[in-house]
Amino acid sequence: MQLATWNVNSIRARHRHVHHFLERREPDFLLLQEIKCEADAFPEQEFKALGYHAEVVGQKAYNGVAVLARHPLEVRQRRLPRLKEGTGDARYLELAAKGLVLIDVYVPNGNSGGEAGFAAKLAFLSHLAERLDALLGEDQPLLIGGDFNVCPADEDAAPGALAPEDALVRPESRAAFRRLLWLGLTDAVRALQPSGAAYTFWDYQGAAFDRDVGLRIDHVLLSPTLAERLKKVEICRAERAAEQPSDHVPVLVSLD
DNA sequence: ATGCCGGGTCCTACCCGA
Repeated sequence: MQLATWNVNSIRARHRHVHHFLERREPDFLLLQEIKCEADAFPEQEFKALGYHAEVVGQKAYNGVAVLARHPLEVRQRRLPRLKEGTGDARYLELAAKGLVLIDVYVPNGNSGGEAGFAAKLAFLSHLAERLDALLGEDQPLLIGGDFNVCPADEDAAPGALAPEDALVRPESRAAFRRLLWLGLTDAVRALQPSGAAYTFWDYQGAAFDRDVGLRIDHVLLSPTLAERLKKVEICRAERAAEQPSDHVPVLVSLD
């Protein structure tokens, strides 16, 4: 079984990239973030023609997540439980499929809106931890993938890519991410590549990709039984070299 | 240290991303 996560930075700008990725890699599931449209503008028919169902949580202009699947999907949650009203952006989709719980997440960046914006990011991560703790308590196979907007360790940000006070590398952000791992989740990339650069994002500016000034912020986390089934992880860097690429690339995991 | 890119929308100057 293959599952991938990809922040596409607008599905309308990137539908052809997604189309080609599905044709080439044929993942069972593809978790998309930053589709940047409302659900009715999502190009569902294009992907249906390739054999993929879609579940979409959209909003106008910003954010938005969607899951494409070759298998039937059952929606469990369209927003993160316990999040305060007014912070209910389209950032969370929880599904059941093939005996798994699948979660697609787009964590707030936390750099805009001053300290209140940063606090909202931490609140989101805290509610996410509570939700994952409850699901892990049910002892179901669980995978969460998405753009977590956290570089977990120093080696996950290229030297000079970010200021020390950036919301992606602040100690509080890293602590919130570690808390997810301490629930019993496995970071799929680090399970198979314990150290070294494994970037998933390169800024559009300053020739960041050419200079390999990247960040590792897109993650796939696995519950214990799924971690035992982990066979392969591929960060699809070639996607960043495409014409009009997203600034993020897919992270593709293979499970027995 | 960002707003040099590149999406978006109140259609065009400005917001947002990481």
